Amino acid sequence: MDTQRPYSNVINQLREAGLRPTRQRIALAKILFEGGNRHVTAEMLHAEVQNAKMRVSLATVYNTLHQFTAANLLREIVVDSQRCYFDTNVSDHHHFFHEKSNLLEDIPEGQVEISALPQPPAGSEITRVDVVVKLSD
Amino acid sequence: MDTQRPYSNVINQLREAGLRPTRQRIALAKILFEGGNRHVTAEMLHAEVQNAKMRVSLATVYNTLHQFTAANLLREIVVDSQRCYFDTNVSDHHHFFHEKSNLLEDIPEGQVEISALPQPPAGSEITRVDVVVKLSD
DNA sequence: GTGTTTGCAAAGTGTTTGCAATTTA
DNA sequence: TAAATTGCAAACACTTTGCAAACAC
Repeated sequence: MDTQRPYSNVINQLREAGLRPTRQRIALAKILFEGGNRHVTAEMLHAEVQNAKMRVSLATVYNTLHQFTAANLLREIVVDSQRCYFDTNVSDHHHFFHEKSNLLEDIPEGQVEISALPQPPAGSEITRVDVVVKLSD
Repeated sequence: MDTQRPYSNVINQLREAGLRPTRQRIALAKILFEGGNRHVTAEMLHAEVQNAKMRVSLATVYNTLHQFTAANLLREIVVDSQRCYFDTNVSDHHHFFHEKSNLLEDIPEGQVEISALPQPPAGSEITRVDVVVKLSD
């Protein structure tokens, strides 16, 4: 099924990103990158490591999420002005947001098409275009 | 120039929305609705009333912003996972977000066109589509 | 060994809440 | 006067920070 990563070596992935493969980073990276596309908050990820019987402090989860984001292993998504979501899919794509359950979901590639974009105001440059399709459930 | 509201009567606006025109609500509504399209956070609005030498507590600013939103006088916009923005333009439109200055700006009507939208996942319904064009300045 | 990373607990944001005092109608 | 609204201060949720101990190389 998943032929992209016959045996995903999280340690090399971290090394290539210039991050020391510490016990904590390895644990988090495994959860994040060995299970397909994921959308997590710090609290969610922290709960997951705990469940896996590994001890990583919440502060380290926060730090690690930001380091991974800086290293382009994760992308930060803003949908809720109360918590931060991180997406393991760093390619260009958009999102569904389930407003009741606070769950974020990728919109399959190519299903959103933008046929017109505005000129950015003078002196500005477009960094990214984010589309969030909010869902009533 | 602005012929839409020869003399904008904030008091009636509030009454029509089913909100008692209290001193505080009137002060906030004047700031919000008598100056064209505005994008504010609670803190920004609170600072503005203070500057106008009117006393409105921050808690009341928060309450009022939510009441106005519930009454469809404002719309809440999520662009920053740290603060809430409220837009006095409640019609369908999209936004520029200046990432350096944390400023939100309307994209003029019709300048964003979405030519394809995904099917919502089974059991869900699309509530709204938000497009945020992030700017590097 | 040396510099990096971690965990803790404390501090920091932005926001909400409980409740007595005040205001509106 | 009855019901709605306000302001305060305390509580909250989420996130960041300072620093000593632990770890990676």
